[in-house]
Amino acid sequence: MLSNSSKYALKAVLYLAIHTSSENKILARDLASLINVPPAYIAKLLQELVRKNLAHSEKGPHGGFYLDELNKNEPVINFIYAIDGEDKLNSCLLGLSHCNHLNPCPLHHLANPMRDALLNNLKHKCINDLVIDIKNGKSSLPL
Amino acid sequence: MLSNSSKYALKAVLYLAIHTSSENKILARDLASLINVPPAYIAKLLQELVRKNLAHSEKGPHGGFYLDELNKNEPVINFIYAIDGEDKLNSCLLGLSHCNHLNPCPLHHLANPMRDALLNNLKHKCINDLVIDIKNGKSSLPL
DNA sequence: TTATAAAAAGATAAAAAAATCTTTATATAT
DNA sequence: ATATATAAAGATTTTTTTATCTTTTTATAA
Ligand code: FES
Ligand code: FES
Repeated sequence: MLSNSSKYALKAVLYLAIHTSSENKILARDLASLINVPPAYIAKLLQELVRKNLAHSEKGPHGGFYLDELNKNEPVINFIYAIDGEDKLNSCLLGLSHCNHLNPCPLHHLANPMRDALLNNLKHKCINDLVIDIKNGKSSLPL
Repeated sequence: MLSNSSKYALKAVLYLAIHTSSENKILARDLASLINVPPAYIAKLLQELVRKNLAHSEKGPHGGFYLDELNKNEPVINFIYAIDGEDKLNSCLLGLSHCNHLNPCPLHHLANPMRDALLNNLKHKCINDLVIDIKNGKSSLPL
């Protein structure tokens, strides 16, 4: 469903949303050990997010990664799309070139309503919405 | 969501369900070209299904692969589990070791209802149910 | 029997995804 | 200016998934 890369990226982003701001950055290697992801790997993923304006970074002493308020209000799906591409979640389960109700594969009716509902949630929930749940104890960030 | 292997296997199984029986088998290589999957690859996948009693085969002249009535009434999910394993569809989206409502990750509430609904469909629909849709023109098997 | 047709099993190769290592660029502080 | 800390970029390695090739087993038929 989600690649390893997306999982790592989301864990990192949630951590950043809770613990960082432009005045309070975190080093890739520190974040890595806190969320239990290989340091070089998370650095790469964050660089990709920064390139796509979904996170921020600063080089040099006292540099590091952080999210600004805009980033925290990005829909969750944008982070997934940034890392996995749009096709991963939208393509036909059986490999039909175009997934739509005009030419549905045998699994379409079975699966598409749920996928649509899921995509809808991912489009309408932003990182901050997830953070609120975490802060309320309704969910917890994987180590 | 589904691996390439599962996609191929499901395409093959649906084809077998429509066109084969113990009296009317098909060669791996013929099936392969009909559903557009590499011949050696589909052979491997079918062998796995046969080993797990989800399909049948016979060696030698006039041999080949086919589904019996029991196979055709097998829930769709069993074919996916046979090829991808159970974890692929059941594990936590963010990599928590156990996905459940007692210790939910930040995506759990967002995604789990849809996953449960999907799994439920896959558990309650059998191959024959999908075949009925195909025969009624409600869906079509990817080439 | 012998030849042949087919799946089964096992070994190998190619491609993609995951992970790491090395070098470069940039900002800060001394 | 210089040294240092850090992200960025790029190259490389490892692992997993996808795909193919080769050999063995089994069934059929002449
Ligand atoms: S056409 Fe296959 S999932 Fe939509
Ligand atoms: S705990 Fe993460 S999806 Fe259920």
